[in-house]
Amino acid sequence: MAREKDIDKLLAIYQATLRLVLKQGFSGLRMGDVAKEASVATGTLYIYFQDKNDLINQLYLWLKNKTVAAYMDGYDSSQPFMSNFRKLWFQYAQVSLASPQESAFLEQYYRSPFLSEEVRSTAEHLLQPIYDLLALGKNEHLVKDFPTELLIAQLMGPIHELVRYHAEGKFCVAQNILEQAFRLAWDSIKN
Amino acid sequence: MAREKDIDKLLAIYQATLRLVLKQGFSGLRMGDVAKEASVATGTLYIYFQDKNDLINQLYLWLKNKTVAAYMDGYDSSQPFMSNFRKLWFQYAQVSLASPQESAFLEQYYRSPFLSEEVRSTAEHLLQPIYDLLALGKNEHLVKDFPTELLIAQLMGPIHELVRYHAEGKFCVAQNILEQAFRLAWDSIKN
Amino acid sequence: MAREKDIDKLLAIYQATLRLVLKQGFSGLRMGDVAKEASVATGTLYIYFQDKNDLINQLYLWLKNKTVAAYMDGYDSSQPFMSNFRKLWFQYAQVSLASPQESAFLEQYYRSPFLSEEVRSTAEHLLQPIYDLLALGKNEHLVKDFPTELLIAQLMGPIHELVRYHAEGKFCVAQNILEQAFRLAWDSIKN
Amino acid sequence: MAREKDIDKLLAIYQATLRLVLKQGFSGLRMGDVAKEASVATGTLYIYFQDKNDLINQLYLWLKNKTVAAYMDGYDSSQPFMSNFRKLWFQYAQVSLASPQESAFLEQYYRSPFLSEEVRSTAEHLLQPIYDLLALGKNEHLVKDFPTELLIAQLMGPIHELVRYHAEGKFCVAQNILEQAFRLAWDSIKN
DNA sequence: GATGAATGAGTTTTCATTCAT
DNA sequence: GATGAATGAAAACTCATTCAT
Repeated sequence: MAREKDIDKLLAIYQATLRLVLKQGFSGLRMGDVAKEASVATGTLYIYFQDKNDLINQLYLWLKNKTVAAYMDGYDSSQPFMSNFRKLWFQYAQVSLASPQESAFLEQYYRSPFLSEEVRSTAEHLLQPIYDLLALGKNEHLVKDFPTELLIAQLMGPIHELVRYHAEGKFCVAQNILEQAFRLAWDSIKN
Repeated sequence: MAREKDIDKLLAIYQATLRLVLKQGFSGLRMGDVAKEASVATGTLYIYFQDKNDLINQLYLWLKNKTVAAYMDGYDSSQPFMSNFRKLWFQYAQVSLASPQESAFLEQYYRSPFLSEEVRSTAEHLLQPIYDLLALGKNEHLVKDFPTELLIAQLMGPIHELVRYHAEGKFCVAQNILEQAFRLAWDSIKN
Repeated sequence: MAREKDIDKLLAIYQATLRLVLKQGFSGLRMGDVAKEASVATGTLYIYFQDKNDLINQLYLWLKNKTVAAYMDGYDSSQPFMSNFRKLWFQYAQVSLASPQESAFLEQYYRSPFLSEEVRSTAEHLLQPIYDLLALGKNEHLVKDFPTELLIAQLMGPIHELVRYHAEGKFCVAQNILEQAFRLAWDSIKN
Repeated sequence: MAREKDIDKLLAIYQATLRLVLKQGFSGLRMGDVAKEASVATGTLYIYFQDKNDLINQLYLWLKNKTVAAYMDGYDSSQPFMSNFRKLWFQYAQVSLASPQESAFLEQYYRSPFLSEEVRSTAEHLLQPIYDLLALGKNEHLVKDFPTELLIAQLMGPIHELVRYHAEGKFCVAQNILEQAFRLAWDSIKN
């Protein structure tokens, strides 16, 4: 459990952990390495976190909140559907592409056995505005009347896939590609 | 002549490993458990595989080949585009949904640092028929003239996403849902 | 226990073992490696030898006998002391220098915990003619009346030391050096 | 500041290792036994040493330095040749005989494949004063004008041989024997 | 006799966590 | 709070020996 101390140290630990997980995966993550990478002593990690599992869970939440805050930035649910849809789609895509590795971390981690149920459901709640927006679109007959989960899968799946390609260097997703991707997304779900 | 290296034993090891990875993830995988699950001695694993890493790499290839063989079953590239598109899309989706955990394994593993570059590129080659099909569709002006990678991301992304939801129990993908999903997919990329 | 079979195979095993011990030491000696080096199956080793220990013991005896036979070649205890002393000293030195690694093996092995007491005393008996010769020299007042063991140490020690230097490439022992060494040896013990 | 790396612990490990090697040889040396004998945890060994091999190398150096320091004790190269020769010869012999097993260890180990080239050459340098002394003796025509290596082999060989006999219980080297041995040594190399 | 895959006890080594300083 | 040496349970891996073929 984090006590009151040094916020910089905490951030250093998060960032060190993230870097190492991206490089070596979860199973390759060693507390000793985290400490070295964050320039603290091993013991220090146990001042800020209960154990390794807690560290990973807290890291997930920290990163998820950061990411969600980024793509929800400036979002106003009272605006019209189409405007909000565009805004949210682009912000989600751009934020994801801007730090593809962090996105990869969030995706990969979601399925890891490290994840506590509590953290998982906390993360799930953050998607609520997207559910709400699609419900509105269906109500206004702008969007196909298909199950919301199906529509969300249809919208997020391609973005996740593109982010992966981008991260792997398999396919560079520039702004014009993003415009095409949005066209595909909208053609897909529009009524 | 002594006993020959036993193909059944090899399969038993693959299946045991897969079962354990699906249950406990990579980081929980212990060679001792694999041996026990496969009913062989620990040492035997090291006759068939160099080390734990090699085991995981070979397992990936084995499963990938099995999966690809399953969804390519009966595929005939000389058939017309639309017929082949439907067939491939549905087979891919159905095979993935039929064993969602194995699909998740393949996806997750693709990004894991365990994977050797060699195995990765071998796996990549298996997607070639899909690339070819989309190229054909673009040539015949049935499909939007967008980069093939973008189209593939648009097609596979939602399937992967749905498989995840299905595996997590978040959203059950029944046959009628699959039909809707196909409609979304086709609306998305059609010209 | 060696059965009646293939003498060539037996020799191949001895030589393979010797090569490996010289390269990697006793503790690095693995039965699998011996088998590979001798181009036989692991199981075959256990047809010719009871176990690893037995292999090493038999190898020692084989090599010791070969070496002793070589430097005792043509020795005739009825000849006069001085002639026999020269002959034996030079043959011992030359045989040792001719295969310094085998000599190193014999020396090194003598102290190893692998050695059975039986093999050790068998080897010890082979030095008897040297003891006898020195006793004769003392009787004839040609040699200092010091304990025989002391004299033997004085005679063999420098040869062993030189063989080591020679084997290590630290000091090349040519024929003229050998003549000087003999002079030192004789000046040392003569009355 | 946490506990500092503990010099006493290091010594305890060296001594424990030495005790075990002397008892059971290299091949019988197990890290678990070393830990137990030194009253530390297994893991602790790996704080002080990279691995088993490193432990043995460091042990060699530690013991070699200790031994050399012992027989060089009080040595003053500015004293006359004969006085220094006697002093060094007796100190070398007495130190070697005082702990014949450790001497045997050093000799045996020098030829073992465990030894890194670096450690070997470090050890070699420690003999320099002996080389210098013999060079002086030759210059003053007190010693035969033979190659220094040959003279050294002639001097050290018998001591090593005697130490072995002594250690094996084959021949007890008391003070009067040592006097005789010195006489042999000097008769051997004197001009 | 010959083979080499299979065995599993026995090693080495790792690494999360603790705790003396 | 911070440190990092120490711990020791747990894991990966080895290798002498067996035995089915």
